[in-house]
Amino acid sequence: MLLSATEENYLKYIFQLSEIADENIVKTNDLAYKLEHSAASVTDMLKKLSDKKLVAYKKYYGVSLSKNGKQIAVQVLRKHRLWETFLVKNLKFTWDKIHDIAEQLEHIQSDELIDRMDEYLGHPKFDPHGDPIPDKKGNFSMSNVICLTDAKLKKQYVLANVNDESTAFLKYLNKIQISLQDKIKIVDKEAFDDTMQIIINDKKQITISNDAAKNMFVKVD
Amino acid sequence: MLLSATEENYLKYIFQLSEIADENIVKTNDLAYKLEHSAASVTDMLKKLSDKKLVAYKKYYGVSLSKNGKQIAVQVLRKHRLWETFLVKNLKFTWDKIHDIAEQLEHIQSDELIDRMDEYLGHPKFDPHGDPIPDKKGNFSMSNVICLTDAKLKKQYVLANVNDESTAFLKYLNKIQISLQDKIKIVDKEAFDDTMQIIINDKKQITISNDAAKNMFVKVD
DNA sequence: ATAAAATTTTAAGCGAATCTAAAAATTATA
DNA sequence: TATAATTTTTAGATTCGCTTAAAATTTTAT
Repeated sequence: MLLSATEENYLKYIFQLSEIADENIVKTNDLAYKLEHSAASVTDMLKKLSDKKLVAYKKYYGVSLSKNGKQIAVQVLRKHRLWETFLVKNLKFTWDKIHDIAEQLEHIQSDELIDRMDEYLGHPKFDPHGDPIPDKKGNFSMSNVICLTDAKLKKQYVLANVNDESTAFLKYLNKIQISLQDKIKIVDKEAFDDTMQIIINDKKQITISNDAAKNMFVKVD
Repeated sequence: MLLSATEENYLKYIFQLSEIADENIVKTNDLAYKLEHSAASVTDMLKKLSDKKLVAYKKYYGVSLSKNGKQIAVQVLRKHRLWETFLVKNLKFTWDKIHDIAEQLEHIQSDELIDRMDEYLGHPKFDPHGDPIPDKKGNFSMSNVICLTDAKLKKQYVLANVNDESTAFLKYLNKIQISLQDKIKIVDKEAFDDTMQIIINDKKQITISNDAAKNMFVKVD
């Protein structure tokens, strides 16, 4: 079944939101916000995707991916993340500039292209933002990553993953000079607003707002 | 001005047809045939492109590119040919499989992407089919290439360029084992149907139909 | 020179993907 | 639990890129 870029995007975002929400049900309004479309458009499209058996959609309740829909969503993510890897590793883009380009490249239709690209890149397991790249069969390498907001004090972590959807945030990370794989230890957390003091690579200490921490994901070192 | 992939395609094909036709005017029907759309659709789109000052369109007469339109067409060709080069040189695609993929990739919107790709490939001057790749400013490296049908008997040529739009033809070239840069000498031409006997690399002699010769372009060795 | 043939345009319409405004259903609150 | 607030759906409209059929124009042939 050949899908439009629009349909692929819907599936991708349903997948991503259902990951976050933890329960599998995604609400119309959340999708509308993510896609920057009206809720009415979303309802329309969900009906179409439902007709194609790509999602299970129940009026006024929400939507979840079918087996087939999920498979497609994961393959779109695979393409997105492989392309991002290529852009950074081979074309020397900085990570704050690749998202929009990968959003376009992920919809190129050719299985052979993406397989060869995967081969060319040496079957990478994670993309430049630290997100796992699903393999051809759709399997992810998962690692025990938690949000920095949920990390414990005084414990040694490494930065494993960052939210890639805000260019402003990625620029901020560049500015304060934190990169993936850097060591992070929380030394203090302000009760009032959850601002935290963290030490990077056992050297510099900096202050991070809760809003920033929400976009950073770490695993134990 | 941001154009749709469809509009970009129209400009690209108008450019290519005007190259062939030699006079700059492209006819509605020729475009319709090339694009595999109805003549009516073409008329519609030509009006739109005319409104945007990308073409000069005169009813019942034909269409030609404006300065701006030509510039865009050439940049689309640049992208197409750089991507084809990448697909063959880096991803090891054979030349008969790249056209459809490059047709998609040529519409990715990012100047930085294509500049970096050009750099990454080492500023190639010709693509895998022998077509010149325009530089960032739109300049082609032209070479004195003529169609094999117009080549003289007994004179030494090399294959400089082939028509890349028919997969069947490219497969045929693979089968008879002719590649770009191979030496070609016409030893005989049948007056009745223009079938020719040619010698490849001073070794094998083969028979080529006029239809095949129409898709092959040579320059003097 | 005129009739026939071919080309091109116009007109009307369709499906996809969006929108806005308003109605309906659900959920939260007093 | 009744009502207010929120969310979601429905209804109707628009734009884009395409179609077919009919009308207009140009080209070709007799």
